[in-house]
Amino acid sequence: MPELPEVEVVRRGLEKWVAGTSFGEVAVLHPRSVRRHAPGAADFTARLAGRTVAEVRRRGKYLWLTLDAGDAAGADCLLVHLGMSGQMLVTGAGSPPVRHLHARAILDDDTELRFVDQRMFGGLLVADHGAGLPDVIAHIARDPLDPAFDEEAFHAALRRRRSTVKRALLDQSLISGVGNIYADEALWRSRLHYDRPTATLTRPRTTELLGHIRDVMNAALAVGGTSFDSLYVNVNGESGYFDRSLDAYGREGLPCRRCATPLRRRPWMNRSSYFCPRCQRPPRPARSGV
DNA sequence: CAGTGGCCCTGTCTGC
DNA sequence: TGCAGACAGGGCCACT
Repeated sequence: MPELPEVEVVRRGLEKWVAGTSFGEVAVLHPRSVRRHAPGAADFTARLAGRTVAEVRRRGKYLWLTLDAGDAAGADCLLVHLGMSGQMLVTGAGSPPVRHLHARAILDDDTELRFVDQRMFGGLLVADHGAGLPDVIAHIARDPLDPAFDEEAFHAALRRRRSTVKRALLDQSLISGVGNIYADEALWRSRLHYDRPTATLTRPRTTELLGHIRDVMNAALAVGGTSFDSLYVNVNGESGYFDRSLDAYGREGLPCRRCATPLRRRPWMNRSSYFCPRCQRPPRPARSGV
């Protein structure tokens, strides 16, 4: 469940512990973790060995380690997506192996960078990058904490869409970094039902919604992200505390913190939507012929 | 082209 | 006790 705040916590950890170090031996222990690296695992390890990490960047739920120029091969990077349960862990070299350890790299002889992923939705690849963004994620929109996020364009896209608001929030080509948890939290704060048609949102409503998305993400970031179990942790293996502050997600049957009405859970797109039936009224069904 | 739904993956929990 | 099924769900891709 790492969404933007959790990925940002990991990015900061990597920036602190990994930036400036150099890759020694790299090993892929499970080929599925590098499935998006088209040339294969051997090419993946070969392209990292000996390289030095320059910066650690993020867009939405993706993060990447930019690599020094090396030869004249052009700019490239190690691109990471944590999926549902992926972890980037920094340990001492030679630490005992753990379950679901799928890739590891020695850094500067004394440190080990690990990719651990129970559910295997996450993955690693070496990607070329042009204008500040890896080519393979060119379709990922800027995220709401990006100063260059274009609110006007986002609103215009919502108005154009014939879709519903939660679907749109989860569409990473429209706005990135929002997943099921923060979508439900921001919709609850905005008193918006998840099935509200995007075309009905006014400019002030969009502004308000974006404000709530940023607020809830910043609040989560301040306490190290949201963890329900040991699946999401920072690079040192520690959990965040935002789960204690959630107002909607996972609170089926518990009283709404605004109006005390029990919250509901609805199956939605192979996952769940949590909402207050009183504060977040469903949209009126569209009338035909009007 | 925009929008939608299926699928990948494993561990945990619940109900029969 | 054991097994089946639900659930967690981001992103890609095929299909309408």
